[in-house]
Amino acid sequence: MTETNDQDAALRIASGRKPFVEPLRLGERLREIRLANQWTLEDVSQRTGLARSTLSKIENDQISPTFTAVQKLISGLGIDLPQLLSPPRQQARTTGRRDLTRRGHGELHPTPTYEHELLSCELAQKRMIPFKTIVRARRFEEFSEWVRHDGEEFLMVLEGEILLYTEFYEPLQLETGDSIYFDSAMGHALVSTSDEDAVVLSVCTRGEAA
Amino acid sequence: MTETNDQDAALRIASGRKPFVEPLRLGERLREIRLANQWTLEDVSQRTGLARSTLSKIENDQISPTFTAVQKLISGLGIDLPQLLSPPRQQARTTGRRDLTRRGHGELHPTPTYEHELLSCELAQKRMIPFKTIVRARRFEEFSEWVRHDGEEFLMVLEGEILLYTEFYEPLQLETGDSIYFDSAMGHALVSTSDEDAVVLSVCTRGEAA
DNA sequence: GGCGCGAGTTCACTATAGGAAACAGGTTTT
DNA sequence: AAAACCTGTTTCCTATAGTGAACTCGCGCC
Repeated sequence: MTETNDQDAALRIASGRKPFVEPLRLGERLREIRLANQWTLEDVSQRTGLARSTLSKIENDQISPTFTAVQKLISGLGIDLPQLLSPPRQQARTTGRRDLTRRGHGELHPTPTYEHELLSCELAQKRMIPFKTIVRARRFEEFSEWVRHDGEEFLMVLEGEILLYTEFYEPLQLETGDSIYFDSAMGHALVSTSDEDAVVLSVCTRGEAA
Repeated sequence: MTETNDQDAALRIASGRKPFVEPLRLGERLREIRLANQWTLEDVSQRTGLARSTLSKIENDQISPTFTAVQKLISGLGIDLPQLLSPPRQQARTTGRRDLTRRGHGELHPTPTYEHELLSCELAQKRMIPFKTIVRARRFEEFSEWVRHDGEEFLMVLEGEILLYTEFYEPLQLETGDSIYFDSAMGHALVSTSDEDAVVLSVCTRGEAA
């Protein structure tokens, strides 16, 4: 079948590249996805436009699909490429961590303008940072400068009303239950506009591999 | 064929899965990389083991490379697949996007057990998926199988009370205001235990580049 | 100018991927 | 229990990806 010829290997090694042509059990993975969704080959055929036979061969590693075929797969199955390729390692993680925070039992971090309550701070390695904030600030002038940090932020108003100032937009009035998603590298700041100090829930993404 | 479990479906929809048949200028991208490194076709041929002619045709979109060919490319050039596919390089950062969702104006995705309301679904490329859920389920048996998906999930109870079933732990009672963070690859399922259906806010991480 | 040389492209051929249909178990129908 | 059906595999055949050789163009050189 697909035999990597010796010369290729030699060249690759000589050029100081990793000698591995990672096995990349694509067929295996495809079958996994298919069965997980309880699809038959025919179902997948309908979705992707590839012949039943072709799919069978791909699953059994009898052929190496064309890139266009791979595209049909990912668009037809509604998955993305990393998802199609990554499963083996994802499986290795089998993590089952969890971190409970009872109401009012987060870690408090008061500042002049905000009163933060960090949630789920037991967990060390996580990709999101959730926290509840009581917005003490009442006027934009109370902020010495824009709040900004890498990544993205999601925010929902739990109680009261706020005014969201952002660097590139007009101030936005948010009522209880409203939510917003924004790039947090853009300067931002919150002030309460309700009688009581507003409470908001925020979730920020964590630093990434650029 | 059974539809995928609820949250997966929600995630897929949220991930901007349009019928778009991404043109995916792979050839263009390859040439870009090659020239950036000042490699000739011959150089790349040596590194990858693919014929000069083949590389030429790939760069000019005259053929659609086999998946094995793509593997030779990525291993030979020492790049990874996402890198090869994400030509418009996310380098265009410092963005200032935002996406407001007024209370009750999210995108509804009802299922037998959950009633999802996707928030901030205007934004296409984002790293978190926030949604509000009314938990209709009352008994664990209403779920045909565990809900699970890659990544991590943060969840806060906004109204009512729920019981959180997870694959590796005892069921956990959560009251209004309680929150939890967990690996969502671990099977999980929610049921309401209050008189009224409970409402929870969830934020999931998105698939990442391996 | 002719000549050599190294870049990319094109040609002609072989290897292989993709598709239609036939085949081989199973399961359900009658 | 045969018939009708599904599902996945296998068999051809055609379309196309991959290859080495031939070709083309540009550039420097004496």
